[in-house]
Amino acid sequence: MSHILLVEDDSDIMRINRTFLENEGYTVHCADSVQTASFMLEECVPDLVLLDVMLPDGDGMDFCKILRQKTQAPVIFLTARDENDSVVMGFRSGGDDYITKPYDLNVLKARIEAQLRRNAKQSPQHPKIELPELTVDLFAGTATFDGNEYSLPQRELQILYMLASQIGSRISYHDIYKTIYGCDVEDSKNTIRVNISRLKKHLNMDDMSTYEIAATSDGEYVLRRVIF
Amino acid sequence: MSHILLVEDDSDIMRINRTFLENEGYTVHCADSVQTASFMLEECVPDLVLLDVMLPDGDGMDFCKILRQKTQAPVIFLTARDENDSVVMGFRSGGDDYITKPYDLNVLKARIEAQLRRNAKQSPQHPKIELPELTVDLFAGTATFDGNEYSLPQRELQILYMLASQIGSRISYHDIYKTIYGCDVEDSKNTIRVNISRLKKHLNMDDMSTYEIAATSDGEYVLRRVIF
DNA sequence: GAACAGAATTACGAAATTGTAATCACAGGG
DNA sequence: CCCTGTGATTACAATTTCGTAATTCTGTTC
Repeated sequence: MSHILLVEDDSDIMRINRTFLENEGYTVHCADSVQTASFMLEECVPDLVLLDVMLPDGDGMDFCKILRQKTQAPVIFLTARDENDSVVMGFRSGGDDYITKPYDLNVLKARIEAQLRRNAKQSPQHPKIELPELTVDLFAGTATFDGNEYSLPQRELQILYMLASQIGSRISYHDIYKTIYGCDVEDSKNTIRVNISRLKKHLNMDDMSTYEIAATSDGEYVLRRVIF
Repeated sequence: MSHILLVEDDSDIMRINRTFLENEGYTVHCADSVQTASFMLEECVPDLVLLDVMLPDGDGMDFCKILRQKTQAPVIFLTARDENDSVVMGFRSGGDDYITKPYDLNVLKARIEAQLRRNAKQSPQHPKIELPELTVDLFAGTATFDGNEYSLPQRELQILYMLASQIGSRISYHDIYKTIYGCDVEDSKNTIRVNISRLKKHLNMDDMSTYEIAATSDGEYVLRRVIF
């Protein structure tokens, strides 16, 4: 499932790691120098990088900085040194974990899994407005209203989003138009009015709904919670 | 410009405040009891509420709780009492500020302005992804890419948003399809492929762009920063 | 009640969107 | 050099979107 980029110049260690990780079900890409690793980045897209600190043509930490320009994939440093400043520098250059040789393969496995899990967790949660009986999801282009979900066209969604994000306060035609279209124009009233009308219909808004869109006398709209 | 709801049973104080505030350019709605204030809420939509704590038919704090169900408009309590627990209770019931009588009208003005300013500040800032040379704005339905702004249709925007929010990691056809359509289906590949193709064209993506959308051999896509 | 004004809704048609299917491009293997 | 499979692009058509304009609705004034 996951792709691991292994950067290691000791061929024995590389072979052992590679075999072990492939048996665990990972796809392993190997590189024995900074240069080949950089090259491989163009080809494979790793989910995680195992990176030896000492490499024949440069420092693993430098490579780590290059890597960070391309991906957020977690980096685990592998090293013989166990000095503190090396650890600190590793983390500072963007590393996520640090394992000192010699290490137990099951420890390696556990740390890899931990990093991958962590990365999977901060998965996509779209921005949403959530009010009681009313939610607006800009990513999905949907709104739930009084228990039902509706897929709304862009203009209506934008208006609902504006109203919902400032529930209870008045928003003028001009503000709405300006926010949506970037500029203002003579006949903004009609356009907004029509779209709000469409919005109400789409949401099946009526006297029984928990919210209403009220118009004030001087060209402003308000989304209000109706309380019986 | 702004509408202020003034709830005060002392007719002298009400008149003085009303006149002063109207001279300052506010639209003032008055109520002398909890009941009329509740009723006025249905009619006017205040941007700010000035609320006497002691009212003939109830406690201003109770009204404050009702109010909060309808609007986030700031509430400033007006009171003769200056005991601490009254202040605490006022804030607890949702009040934003507290002025003890007698007060200077210019102090009142300053506090009103402060509250309105505060409310205006937390104004709508849409969720965006911002990377160097690439931004995605779900609200506006637009993306900027290498300096140009493009208005994208929903499907393409959704895909770009997913890719951009996980730049550098592989996302499968299935994941994209499932996230966008909610369910998975047999022929998800083609649909996603076509939309990604359209997306590239819309963004004028070519070899010279700072990002590329690369496809892996096993049905996955990656958004990558191209480094020369 | 007539007349009117402004708001709300509906009608309409041009343009955009988008899933499906057809076509093109291209690499690997015979 | 021809197949063949796969990915990328293009073609197409049904549907949706959406601004404008027409119409209806509603409340107010005379």
